Amino acid sequence: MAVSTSNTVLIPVVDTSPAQQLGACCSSLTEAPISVADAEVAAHVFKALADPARVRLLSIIASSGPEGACVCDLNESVDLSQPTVSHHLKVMLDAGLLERERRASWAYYRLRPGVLQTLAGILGA
Amino acid sequence: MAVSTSNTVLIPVVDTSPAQQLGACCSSLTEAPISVADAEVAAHVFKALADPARVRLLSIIASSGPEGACVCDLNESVDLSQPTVSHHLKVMLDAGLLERERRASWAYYRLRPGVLQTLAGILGA
DNA sequence: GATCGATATCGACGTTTGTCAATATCGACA
DNA sequence: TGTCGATATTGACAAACGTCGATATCGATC
Repeated sequence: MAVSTSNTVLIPVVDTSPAQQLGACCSSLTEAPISVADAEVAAHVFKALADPARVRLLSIIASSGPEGACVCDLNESVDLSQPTVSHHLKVMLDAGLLERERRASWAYYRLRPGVLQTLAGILGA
Repeated sequence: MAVSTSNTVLIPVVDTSPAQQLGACCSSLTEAPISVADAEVAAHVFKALADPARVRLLSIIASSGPEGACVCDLNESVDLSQPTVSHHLKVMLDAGLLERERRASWAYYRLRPGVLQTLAGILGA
């Protein structure tokens, strides 16, 4: 939870999301057997991609560049209720795949820089 | 199902596994919004990686090179019952991540050539 | 402060998943 | 052919997941 003092919002500096740990885990799945702990981290990130709606949402967000995509648009891009879309976004946010930014009353989600490259590297490409 | 005649085993030429369809789907998640159908295919493959035991099994198999890894060894590499290991291998086999080969009484699993590269390409690395 | 629109959370539900014990299958070899 | 070891399948169960309606929160603006 973010700590708020006066008009400033403090966000924890350390990111303990799976995708963050991913960078420090294994170099590649194919090079040597991954440890049990690292497998858990990697699986957590893959799990965030293991749903059609999330893959599509991620693709739409990624395609909208560094500006990010507005949730108001995302809600209309997939045939799901607003709470469900919000849930899927949270799953990917918690996994470290996405970043969130509030602009006025709207929420914008964008791809976390470098995360897909890290993931691709672990696949041993 | 494979068709057996005399001592030869015929394996269907067309592979309809998700990982096979993956090659013909999108070029990259980040380039343009993926279609609903393609998202389903991609999610199916990611789902096969969305479990710690499967990630670890895949890594062990991938690390053992083109020879493949014997199930008898895999059973001892993870702390799971033999049926559970068999189940996980089937999930990855059906997803098109793995290939199976029988040698004598043993079964050997190996990485399906190029599948991880295809997956990495879709991530847009 | 009250209202309104946008987004997030909660509670509940049917479905899917991971796991195991028990059992079936399959190949090798006596 | 009968047995044995290796692997796959079945059936069952608890836990996790995707989904939605209802509701809460949060900012902006009146």
